[in-house]
Amino acid sequence: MGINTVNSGEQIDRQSRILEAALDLLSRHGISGVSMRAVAREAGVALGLVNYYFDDKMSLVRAALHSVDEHDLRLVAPDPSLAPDEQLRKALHRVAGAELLTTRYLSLRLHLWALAQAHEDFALINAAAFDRYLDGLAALVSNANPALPPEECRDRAADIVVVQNGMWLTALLGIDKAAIQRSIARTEQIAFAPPRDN
Amino acid sequence: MGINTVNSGEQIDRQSRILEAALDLLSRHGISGVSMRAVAREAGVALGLVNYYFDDKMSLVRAALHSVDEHDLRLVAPDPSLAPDEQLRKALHRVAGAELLTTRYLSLRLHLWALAQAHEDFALINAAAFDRYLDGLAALVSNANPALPPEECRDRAADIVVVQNGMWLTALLGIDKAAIQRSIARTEQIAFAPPRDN
DNA sequence: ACATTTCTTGAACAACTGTTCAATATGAAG
DNA sequence: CTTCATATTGAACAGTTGTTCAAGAAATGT
Repeated sequence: MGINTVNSGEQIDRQSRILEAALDLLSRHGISGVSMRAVAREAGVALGLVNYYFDDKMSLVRAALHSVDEHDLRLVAPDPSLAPDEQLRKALHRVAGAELLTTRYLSLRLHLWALAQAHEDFALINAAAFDRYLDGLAALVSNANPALPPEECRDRAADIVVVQNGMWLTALLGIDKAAIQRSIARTEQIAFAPPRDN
Repeated sequence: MGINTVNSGEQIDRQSRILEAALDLLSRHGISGVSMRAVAREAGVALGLVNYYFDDKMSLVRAALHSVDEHDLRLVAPDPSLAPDEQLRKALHRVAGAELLTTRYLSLRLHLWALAQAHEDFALINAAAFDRYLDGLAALVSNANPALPPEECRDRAADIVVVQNGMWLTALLGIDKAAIQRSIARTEQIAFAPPRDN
């Protein structure tokens, strides 16, 4: 039942090698580039081993989806070492950081979204991850503006996510760095605007 | 060489039936659901006919991409019957209209973007269509604010497209109608803001 | 009537797909 | 060394894939 038996040395456990290979192929060639054989080849492993660690192709892709979702969630995780408004500002700027704006990550996200459109199971997982991301962002907004009522925090988080999704997508088509920067400023405006009057 | 010979009656020309079937399958099941046989079945046509009208599977998908791109361009086409600012406003509101916010169209767009990520040829076509859309939108912005310098029109168009892309994507995950409406208002703010001071 | 071009069909082919499984290797426990 | 669970291999199976092609149907021109 143990995951790995600490394969003393450079050879990392093959299971994560396989998952990594699947992520790579998915981001580069889309789902039709992810065949069990291609994954095995990319991971330097025999075909049978892929089906040993992942029952299905479905399970393999599901694992890929989970790994990206967890990565996303970390973007809005609270960071106790910073002041609340700095936490929020940092989270908003991070989406245009070097690690996030790689084609690999953006492309991966896109393909997973497309997959979610085609398969109900993936759609559910994706929607749940989306909600948790929204919650995390709303919490950051709330901490930074303690006076704001909770429902307005959630509205602002939703508005920010719309712009962020647009940035991710637009960055893939051809990075207009200036437009990205202006959009980040826009998310900051939304986050730190004075309470709305109604 | 003629495209169709006016097949007097209800039976529309099979070529567009095939293209329509491909679009349907693509939006519902993604690219892996678009097999030549599935397209033939969906179009009520023999397998060979698909390869008769479209040399390749590549050609078929390329045709699908073109048809969606043309549909997109029509969104920012000038409408001489309206005042310039009304043209712009209408174009901005149209992206949340009933015809655009159908899962069929959104899903189609998403799958085509994903395809563009995987195949260089599609990426080029997509990027060109994106640029033309940007030009169209910038022209509408310019007509509505004649005092604005051209480069600021293009910047605003780029900013608007970021938000629009975000709306399209977010609508697919679970339509938060209120967030969509607020985002439309945001694109209007961007479009009609006073000239920036610099 | 015939000849000719344009459509339309489905069988055939080779290549690839996901999955299963008996065989073997590996390494730890006794 | 033997025992045993775990890890790893590649061949084999039944389906599906894109593409080709000879055959025929339908329409057109003469």
